[in-house]
Amino acid sequence: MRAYTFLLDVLKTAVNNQGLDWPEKAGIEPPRDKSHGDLASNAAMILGKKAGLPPRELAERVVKEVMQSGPMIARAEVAGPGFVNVFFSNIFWQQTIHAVQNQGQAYGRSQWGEGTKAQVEYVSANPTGPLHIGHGRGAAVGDSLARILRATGYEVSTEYYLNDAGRQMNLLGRSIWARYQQVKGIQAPLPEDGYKGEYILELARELCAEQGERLLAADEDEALRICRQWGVERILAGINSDLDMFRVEHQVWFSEQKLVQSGAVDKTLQDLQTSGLAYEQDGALWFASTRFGDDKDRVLRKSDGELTYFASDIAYHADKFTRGFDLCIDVWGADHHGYVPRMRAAVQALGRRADDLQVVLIQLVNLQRKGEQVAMSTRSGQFVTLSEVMREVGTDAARFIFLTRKSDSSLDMDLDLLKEQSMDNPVYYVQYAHARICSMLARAEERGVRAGRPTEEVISRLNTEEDLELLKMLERFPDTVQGAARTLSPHHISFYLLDLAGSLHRYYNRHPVLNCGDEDLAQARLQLMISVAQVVRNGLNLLGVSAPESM
RNA sequence: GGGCAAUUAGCUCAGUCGGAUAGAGCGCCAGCCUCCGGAGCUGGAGGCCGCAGGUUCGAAUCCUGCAUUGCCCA
Repeated sequence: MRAYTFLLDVLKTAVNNQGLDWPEKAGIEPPRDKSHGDLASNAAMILGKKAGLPPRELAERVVKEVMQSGPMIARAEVAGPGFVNVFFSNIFWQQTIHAVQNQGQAYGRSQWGEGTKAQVEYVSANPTGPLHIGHGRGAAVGDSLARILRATGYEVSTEYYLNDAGRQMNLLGRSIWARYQQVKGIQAPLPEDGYKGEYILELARELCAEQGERLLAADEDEALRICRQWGVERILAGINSDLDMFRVEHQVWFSEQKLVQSGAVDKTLQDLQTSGLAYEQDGALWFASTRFGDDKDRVLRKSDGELTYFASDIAYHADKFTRGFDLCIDVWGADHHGYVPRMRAAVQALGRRADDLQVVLIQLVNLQRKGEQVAMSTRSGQFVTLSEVMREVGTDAARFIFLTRKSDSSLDMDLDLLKEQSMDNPVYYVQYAHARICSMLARAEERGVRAGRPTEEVISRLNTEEDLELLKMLERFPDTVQGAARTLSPHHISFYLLDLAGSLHRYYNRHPVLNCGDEDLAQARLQLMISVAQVVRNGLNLLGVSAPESM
């Protein structure tokens, strides 16, 4: 049983026996200072006034009850202004071995989000160019979030929203058409806002090789149509293969074009007008987003009749909710943050709570080489693609580094450091912990040492300070996963794993396992190692990072 | 001009329902291989948690103002 829930039961009972109710605001937390116990509660301080007792006096009474709760709790004491500090017994922590090994891959999972249908929409890059490094960060975060939410009981669907209807597509077609003509020796200027990247030229060359002179003979509209369609297909194929290499899979690809063609956008606009949330003014159609806390009302259809992105985005989210999702999580680039209030307004206009949409913002990745900034800009064509980075540093290193920061703070990523496989590269530190244990297990096998069942007698040998440190850390894993789910923060898992790996390396240097000179003790420590390896695997799996047995 | 976010050790960053003496990695200094993987470990120095007020038993955390930086919008 987990420490938190166990203690909560004990404390609730103790408080009730004083004729008081457990206060909702009361906390049970691990104190920063280990000498203050494994868990501490401030309940007595909160209840003091109501009970008409000094907090310390009340705490004394609670402590007396806690002390009599059985063998799992070693002792409890009053401290400071009225904290109740609780120390669990070694027996309690040793049970963690059973929990980890009985549950195996499922250790850390919970039913916390059970009954909630969630959708994670991420990457959703326009098919106008290859994925760059920023998309990679969004991909890592979105994919990891989906894994974490599944692990906490949510029913999760992942989705890529394909902006294949807008003027960007036409621009792509025109850019390729211009390059195509240039390849054929015809003076054709690039469109003013056109895509200038090298990849456009390459696409044009390939198209030439495939089509020869044929496009020059066709009329221009037809040529543009072919360029556009062909370009989108080729770029999408590239995006798909990049995501594949990055170990990211979207269950659903949702086409904006099909959404528009189905009439869903028009219907959404009509619905908004019917309910009085959209109105005509100055020849345009406006959404009254100010009614839901946005700064100003927003245009849905311009006076020239063209629909805005916002209009199809509302229809898209209406479609999401129609499909039965209780919670929609959108992973966006942070440069779209100004878009959040109006989207949340739209969600409310659709009759949902604003919180049914959660937007996770992904800040910039600053690529560096040898400490120097690498310039990135899609328009100028100077940018580093995701596939280049993956080839350089590997998928594991890239994913892990993306998940070692809060997603909404910018990230400096030095490719040269990541390649060095040095200690600056934290993924190796964690993977090494796993490989180290696997190597130890292989050695044990060679020596004919078999890891048996972890009986009570065996695990009762785990009593050193470092044993308990590892056991406590293993016990914390399910809470860590749940916390990551609650705050939509995969980086909590990364930091946990770095902590756990640190404790393992420390343990390894201090306590021989196979060479400890005591068969029973060796068996106990082997069980601990097996459990640590299991949790490292489970944690890395939530990040989509591999756990190699040797490196 | 308005809005959103950020500001924590020399550097890069954790710290999300307010808790006790604020943490990690890198870098720097000093150590640890007869031994299961040294891609490791141990110890040390290093802080006005941007500044100033406020809320309370208690603030890096919540509120207000200011400063600086980044982004978005007109």
